[in-house]
Amino acid sequence: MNTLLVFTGPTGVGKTSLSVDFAKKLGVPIISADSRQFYREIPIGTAAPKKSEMKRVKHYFIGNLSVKDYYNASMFEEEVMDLLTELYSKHHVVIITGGSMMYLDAVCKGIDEIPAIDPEIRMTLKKLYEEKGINPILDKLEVVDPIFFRHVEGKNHKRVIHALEVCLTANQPYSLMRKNVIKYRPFKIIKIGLTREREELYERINRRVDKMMDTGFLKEARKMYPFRNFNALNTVGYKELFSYLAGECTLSFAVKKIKKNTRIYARKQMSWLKKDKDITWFNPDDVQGIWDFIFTTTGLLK
RNA sequence: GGUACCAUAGCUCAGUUGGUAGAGCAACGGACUGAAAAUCCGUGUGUCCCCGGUUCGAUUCCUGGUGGUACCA
Repeated sequence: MNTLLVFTGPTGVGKTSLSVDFAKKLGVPIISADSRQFYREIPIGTAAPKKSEMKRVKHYFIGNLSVKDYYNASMFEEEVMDLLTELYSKHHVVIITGGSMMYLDAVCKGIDEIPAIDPEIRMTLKKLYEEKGINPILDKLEVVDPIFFRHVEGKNHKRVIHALEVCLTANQPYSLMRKNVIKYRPFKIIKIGLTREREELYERINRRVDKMMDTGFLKEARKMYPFRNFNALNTVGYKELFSYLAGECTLSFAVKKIKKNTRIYARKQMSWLKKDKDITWFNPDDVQGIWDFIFTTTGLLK
């Protein structure tokens, strides 16, 4: 049976180089599940695979979008499923690697069918929120979808607004569309989680940020400054450098902040991933252990 | 060796006229279904250096240690 080999884990743990090694040895391509490495203008700050790595192994979903493009997890699910059908005609194994939890879940478990949001409704609600705050939106949500209203965190404006825009677009309650059913996938999924001791992970993160700064992160951010309001750039690293570029803080403060926020992001990823009981955890340095696990679970021969 | 000052959270420090303690930084936990590296919610983690004394009660006052810093020898 065809297999999808998932490599996931917190940022900076060493997913990229490990999955390139495994893909090379298995002779299979890599699908990236990193919601920021999609954007071609920002390879440095997102620690995208290097050109040499891309040459060794065929990668998909790296630099395939512009920061100005709109994209979401559902679109990713659809595109990856199509791509997998094609790839499985040539390979029995495909690797998917990344730390964007929702995108990974969209591929592995599927995501509910919800109509594309009417842009006009989105604009109207955005404007309403900016002018009057969250309360009028909550009031409306309570009327159209009392079930979700009870469930949503009232202060989380993104979720509140989204729920209402879905209701208004679909003309039915958002809660009815949230089926939460795990979709059938015509391939075997093996999830490998990569993790390290906290202290070591933090050291790697700090070092990686310094290295980004040495290799032109600031220049990349400066180029992106005019586009800073696009969602793709509402991202750890860019936010802090934009704040420096706007004259709101010093560069060394911004860099410190980037390190800290990256550490927080890594923790957030862990708190999501810990819940996933399908993941088997390894230290990325335990290459032999990972191979053994893959061989015994897939029946592949060395 | 002498004198002075200091010892409180992981770090830097505040504080309690005696009722077991707090700020910044750091750290930690959780939620999560079309913007997700987003967004939101939550947590002080402590032998107040140690042994005694005074006191109803000591982190606080006192004796003696220990460690540190400065100055004098």
